[in-house]
Amino acid sequence: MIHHYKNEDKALIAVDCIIFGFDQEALKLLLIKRDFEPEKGKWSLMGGFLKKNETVDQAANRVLITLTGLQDVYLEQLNVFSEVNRDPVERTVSVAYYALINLQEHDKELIKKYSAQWFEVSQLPKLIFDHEQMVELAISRLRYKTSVQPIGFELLPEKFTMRQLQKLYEAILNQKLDKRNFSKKINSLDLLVKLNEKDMGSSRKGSFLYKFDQFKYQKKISNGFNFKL
Amino acid sequence: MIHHYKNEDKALIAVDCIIFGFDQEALKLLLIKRDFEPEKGKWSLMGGFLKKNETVDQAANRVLITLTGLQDVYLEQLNVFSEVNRDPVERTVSVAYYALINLQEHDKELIKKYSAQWFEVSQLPKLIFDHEQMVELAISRLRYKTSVQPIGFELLPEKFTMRQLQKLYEAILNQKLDKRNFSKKINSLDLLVKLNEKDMGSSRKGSFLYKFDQFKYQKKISNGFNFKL
DNA sequence: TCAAAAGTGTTCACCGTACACCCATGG
DNA sequence: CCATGGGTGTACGGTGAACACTTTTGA
Repeated sequence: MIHHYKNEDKALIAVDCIIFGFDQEALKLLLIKRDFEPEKGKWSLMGGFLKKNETVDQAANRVLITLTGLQDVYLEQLNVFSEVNRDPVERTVSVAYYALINLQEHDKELIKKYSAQWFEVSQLPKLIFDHEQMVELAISRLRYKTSVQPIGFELLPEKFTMRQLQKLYEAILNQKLDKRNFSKKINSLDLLVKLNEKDMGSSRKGSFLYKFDQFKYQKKISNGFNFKL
Repeated sequence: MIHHYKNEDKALIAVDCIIFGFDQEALKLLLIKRDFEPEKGKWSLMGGFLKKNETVDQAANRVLITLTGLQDVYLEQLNVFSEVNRDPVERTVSVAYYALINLQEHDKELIKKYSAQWFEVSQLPKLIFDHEQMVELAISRLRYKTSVQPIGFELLPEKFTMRQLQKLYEAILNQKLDKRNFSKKINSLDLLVKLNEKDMGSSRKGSFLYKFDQFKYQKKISNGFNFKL
């Protein structure tokens, strides 16, 4: 039995997280002000190095918890970025992840600690290294994924109005949708529960709140149902 | 200026290639008989370690050329596999790629050299490590990708009949298609050139050969065209 | 009573799907 | 002349897209 592969090059492995949130109007990203060299003081994705005893999924989760305090967040691997000099200090291969969180729920103290800040995706600052590429890829993947899987709800509070949901999809797809067609479509999927409760914050009349029915969704997919927006 | 990140763990980085081919009837994978420990003699995907001065894309290409002799092959990154003990020898994080090649064109000598062999995807042998997971993922990604991008042609010779194309899609999607609807659909995309030339190999009447028009396709996508099968 | 958002239905064009017969040729 | 695969058209139902008016209620 051999104990190592000889003469092969090793490298540092990092994970970087594109963290999405939604604030009623716009799709946002959580960025940190980098507090170490190189590029100290510049805006960056939250990241970290892979440790000996964890998978990259676990590393991404750890990084996410560190910045937001949130457990069990929707997290999906995007792609590997491995340009030889992408990090000027040392050869580092990075695995990019994107996460969807409820913007209301994260830990404000941690955000301060890391000098993090939310930016609208349409108004991002300049980012270090290849992080802009990662963001671009994350947005296009998010667009695709929300259209074939009901993951948009991860960005909303548990109870939400039809209008909030529509605004969310409009922000993700970056286009206006017709509200009649939208609610018809959503209702036909039969995945929401309409509550006997109204949100009075946005109009005189008030608008009904809905909940996503995770259980119903699971039952449907196990019967061969295909989500398609 | 600092010159390295201290105290971070390094790991070996590998690439593994799922190599697809098509032989008129079935979708196939090219596997090698592993010639070193551990798991020597078992069936495996072709892989290799990332070198200091190359990206993972380049590494995957290098691996592919080594086994097939083919340059400029369709190659797409799938996912990172990073279970801590996936390779019993040493911590190795692997980036899986899938490739589409023309089964007729690869270098038969190299295949022999690496004791490689083509297997129908429906009749694969047991594979080492997590390679079966990689294959499964590759197949589902191939299914998705062929339905939104005309990459199926990468698996066919330059000139092919409508029937070959249909058989290819049937093999990828694992379902029968109606030939009238299929050719109607393909023709409506307006991406093929019908040649004044017939393939006489499969019938008395002979069937017309087609070519994929890469140039037309590029022009169409730059005009906002969306391939959808 | 007015302003502001909520809620709701119909029509039409297009696309996917199902389905069956004639054609050309070599043996 | 016949067996084999090649090639083609039509009818129908369902889905996506366009489009406008009424309702509620707080100020």
